[in-house]
Amino acid sequence: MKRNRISNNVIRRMPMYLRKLEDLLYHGVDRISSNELGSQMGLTPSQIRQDFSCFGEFGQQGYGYRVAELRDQIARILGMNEHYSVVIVGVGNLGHALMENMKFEEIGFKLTAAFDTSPEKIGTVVSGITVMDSANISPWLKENPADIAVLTVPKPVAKEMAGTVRDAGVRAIWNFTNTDLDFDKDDIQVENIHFSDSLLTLSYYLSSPGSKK
Amino acid sequence: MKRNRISNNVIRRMPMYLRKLEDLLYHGVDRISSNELGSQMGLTPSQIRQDFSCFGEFGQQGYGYRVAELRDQIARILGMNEHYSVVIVGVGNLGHALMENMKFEEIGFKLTAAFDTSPEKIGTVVSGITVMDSANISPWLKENPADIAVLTVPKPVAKEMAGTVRDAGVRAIWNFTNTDLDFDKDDIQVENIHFSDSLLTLSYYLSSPGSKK
DNA sequence: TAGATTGTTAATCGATTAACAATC
DNA sequence: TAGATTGTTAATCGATTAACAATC
Repeated sequence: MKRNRISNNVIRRMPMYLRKLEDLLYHGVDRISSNELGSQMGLTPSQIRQDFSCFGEFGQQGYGYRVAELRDQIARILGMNEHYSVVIVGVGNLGHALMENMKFEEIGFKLTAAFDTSPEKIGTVVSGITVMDSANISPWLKENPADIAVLTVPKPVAKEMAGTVRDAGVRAIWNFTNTDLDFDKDDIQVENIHFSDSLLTLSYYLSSPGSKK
Repeated sequence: MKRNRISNNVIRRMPMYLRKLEDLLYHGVDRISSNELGSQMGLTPSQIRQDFSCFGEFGQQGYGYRVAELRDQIARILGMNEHYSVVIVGVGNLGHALMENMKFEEIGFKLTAAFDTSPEKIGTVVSGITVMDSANISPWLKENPADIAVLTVPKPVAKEMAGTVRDAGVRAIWNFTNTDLDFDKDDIQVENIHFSDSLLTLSYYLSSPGSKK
């Protein structure tokens, strides 16, 4: 096992492997070779073996990988056994949709609270969680430490809210605000979902014929 | 100007530049050097100049880049002047949220229709669009060709729906279904928003101290 | 055992960074 | 003009692919 720094590219492939392995498991496949996995995922077998070998030795020479075991290893690597607690900050359309659709439990997270500023939202129950007043977010987080804040507030208040949750001890922000939060990485981890970046990338490939990904 | 194939890495930085330039414009900045832009975005000036030079010569030696002009060039490169038409397929929580929050017009797209299978949704008006029955999607698309389909249907019907819109001539799918649609790139462009991949990536960095991005 | 397939080292390829001549 | 900063070529660095000995 190499104990070098693992590149972001490798990390971002891990959830893809996980998804694929769960799919295989669902279809009753219990062993697979890097060759077969590669051809199903559009990756080279070399890359797959390199990727896994960053974290350990999960296969068996002459046999391949046991799907269930590999799945469990990857789940562990991704921190799914930590059961991180998640709070939603901003229960607008998107925050609401995430609360109802995103099966946090299924991928190993605990949704513990939701906050909004709007009087119409405060006190309502969404997906079993009673929405609290954003004004109380700091004291609440001090009492109930959370690992991850899902930031689904309007853009103008994004940076301010991000600062608030960081100061209250939140360790990571899942950022949907279409703004770059430039925090120090030592301070807090930020993962962005920039919808418009994604749509514009699609638009580029659409407008540049012959430039398929 | 180099006319090589432009790498995906470069393409994905373009929307980031766009966002930054609009921010600068908003703050009244009208010229900027690659040096300053780099330090504000956390990129090297070299990379920025390399990136832009893939598409043309947008700067001025000894002066830098005119923000407004550069913004317009990037917008054009990304296809924002094409005014691609977008249809929503699946008006659940997420589709609904996208219809209401995503300012398609602002980034150069036209939202033209929305489809759902649920009788409670069909006929309702969301963001000025009357939701139609998914059963009629093929004939409708034949009459009203669309460039992009936003796929926000439940996972079990994702592949089927994707096939339907492709067969009806849609050229690109913005895929929110948490499933990989494995179409030939010549056939149709697919851009994925995999929420759980993103959250699990965040989770990885959280659980591996010292592994900041 | 023989065949298959891993884990890992070496080779290649591509992307980022550095350097600098061109020029505004 | 002198200083600044681009666009581009060359150098470096990192990621992917290929090859192969180890071994199940």
